[in-house]
Amino acid sequence: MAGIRDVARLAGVSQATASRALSGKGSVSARAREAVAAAASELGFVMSYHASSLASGRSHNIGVVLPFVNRWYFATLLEGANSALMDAGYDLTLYDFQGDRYRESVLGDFLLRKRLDGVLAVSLQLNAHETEQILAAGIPVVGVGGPLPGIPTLRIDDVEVGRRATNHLISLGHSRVAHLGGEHELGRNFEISSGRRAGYEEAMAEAGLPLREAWSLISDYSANDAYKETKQLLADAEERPTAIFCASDEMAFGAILAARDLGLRIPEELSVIGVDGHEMGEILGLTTIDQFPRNQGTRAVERLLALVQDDGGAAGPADELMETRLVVRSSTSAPRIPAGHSGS
Amino acid sequence: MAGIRDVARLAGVSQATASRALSGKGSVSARAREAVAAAASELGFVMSYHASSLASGRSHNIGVVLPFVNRWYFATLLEGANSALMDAGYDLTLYDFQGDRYRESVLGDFLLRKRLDGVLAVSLQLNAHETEQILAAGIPVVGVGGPLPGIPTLRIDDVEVGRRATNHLISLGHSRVAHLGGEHELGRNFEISSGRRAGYEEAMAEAGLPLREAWSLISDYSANDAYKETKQLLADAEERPTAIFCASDEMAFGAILAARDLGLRIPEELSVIGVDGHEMGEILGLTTIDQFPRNQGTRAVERLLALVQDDGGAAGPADELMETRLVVRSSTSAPRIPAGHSGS
DNA sequence: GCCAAAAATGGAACAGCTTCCATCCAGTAT
DNA sequence: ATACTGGATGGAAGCTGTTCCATTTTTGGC
Repeated sequence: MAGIRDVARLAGVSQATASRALSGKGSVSARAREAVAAAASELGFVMSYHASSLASGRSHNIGVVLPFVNRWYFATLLEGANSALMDAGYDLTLYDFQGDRYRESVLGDFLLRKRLDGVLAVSLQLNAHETEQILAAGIPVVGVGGPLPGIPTLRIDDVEVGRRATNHLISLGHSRVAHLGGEHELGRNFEISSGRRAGYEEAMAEAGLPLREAWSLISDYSANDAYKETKQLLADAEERPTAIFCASDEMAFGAILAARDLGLRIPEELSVIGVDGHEMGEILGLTTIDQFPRNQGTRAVERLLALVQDDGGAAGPADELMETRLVVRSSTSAPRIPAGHSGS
Repeated sequence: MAGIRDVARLAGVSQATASRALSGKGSVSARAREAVAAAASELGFVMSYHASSLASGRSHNIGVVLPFVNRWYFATLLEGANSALMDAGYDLTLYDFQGDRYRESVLGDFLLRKRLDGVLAVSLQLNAHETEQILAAGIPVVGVGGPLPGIPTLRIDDVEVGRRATNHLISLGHSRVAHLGGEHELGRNFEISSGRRAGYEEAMAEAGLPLREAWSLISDYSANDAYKETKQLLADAEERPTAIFCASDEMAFGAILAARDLGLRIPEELSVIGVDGHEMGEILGLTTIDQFPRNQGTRAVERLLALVQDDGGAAGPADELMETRLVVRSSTSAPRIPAGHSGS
């Protein structure tokens, strides 16, 4: 295996110059640069990543920490982050908590091995100790879906999302609106679930509409669980809501399928709105609030790389709000309870 | 930052002994081991990953290469791989081709930077040059969904899967069976698509059933594309098949939704079978051939780590077949064309 | 107790690149 | 011409562990 020494020798320059020529840092004459490039390609030289990292202190490697890689939102955000990192020539080291299964080992062991230039923490709720631990490692961190105290964070306004979704339903004439939200459990993406729920409750209150205990459901964000919850919710025709706001598109899929299986027509007998912007929403006609997760991933990487490269310089806003957009499709409409059903 | 030298000094041993004590390799007395451990924890010592990798040549880092992170099969397999790697104390570096967008940079640049102990290549079709390039890098590779020439591979018997799915439909009494498969494009997971299609064709031929050009569809494996294809397929009532075998569950979802939107009842008017084992299949009642992707991920890592740790020792079978299972739900039944429709 | 074998230990040579610092040199201002 | 400036270059000291090899200490069998 050819080393940079060999390249330098073949190019007739010093090792120092060869290093500068290859990295592009420092000043090198055009002649030397070309000689080095020629020598490197002739020898098939590939720089040792480890040696380079050890000497320079930079690894060109970013860690991405997320709770699930197998949910649409996270996978799509990851894709965006991957793009941005590839384009910048960085490697992406993936840490998938898988719920909470690897939470401890990631936070306790993996992240601290000082091999990363930065960390992207997605939907991560850290306690004080964990935050301290990470910050103590001294590497830049950017969060998505926080806020994480002391860490610059990218997020959408979840309360606003909840309001907007709910208001969409209310403005169509619905008064019996249910909400299917995510888990409350702390340590998870608590803020997100509770934010959307708060927006729902605010919108209902503002419109003077009643909140019913039975219309406020909790699921694990999966379509299957949402299906079960929705089926229960809709079982009693008398107590049935005319619309349901789901905190994610995958949950909305479950809700739609549950309604169909009960023989309810959408949107005539039940309007459904989700959050995310899942592609499959197109073929289900799902009205949703698109949050452009891919975009969140690339933007988060931009922010993070700025921190990494500016070496702790100015950070931009501590809390950056990302755009969302209401996409109206055919799963929402004014309530049109068919004849034969009794209203409220 | 404390280095191993500091630890050694505090523990009153040589650097060499400290290293052995910390890594567990080589023989160290219990006394020394404890002294080193105590010193390390007192100093809050964290080993430098880069220095360690440079000196030892091992990075405890595995690269996972896949064409999409945002499709259920790949995300689930990745989750399995992640588990196995976490448990073994390895990092996972993710390379997502995103179709073919990053194919070249991954294969040409990223993989060759000799920073990985091994590579897991999922659904990767390599040409001769690429294979050579990767093998030349000298790091162990295990493939999933090959076969990749010269590389140990884990896969399911796609031809058999195609036959089994098709025979399930035939045995229910269907004779008008369509197939919705994946792309043919080379460089992609060509073998998989063509294997399942071959199985379909074989089964049809064995049963003496006709293959129709119009019943052999191609999509990009996504639900949305499958939806469109299926809608076209089913448009003409006269030429309509009574059953459709989809090469993935996500495609099957699209097919089911398309059929529903056309007012066709499932399974009475159209039976649908998929491949994968997607959880959402439960609420759609999808009959499928489960291929346990999570399990494929963990098994592939096992194989790879064996190669990595045995340092090129015995490899196990070059081509390992993974298990699949037919899961019958409510999307398939005997054809029961309702009155008013004309048969064949 | 004695000797061979095994275990434990330390010194020092790496692993392969980056970068500080001093030096050299060509171009420019005076 | 002379002094000055800044680019280009090379020498060598890191960066931080790992591991070979030789040496010393233990251990176990008789």
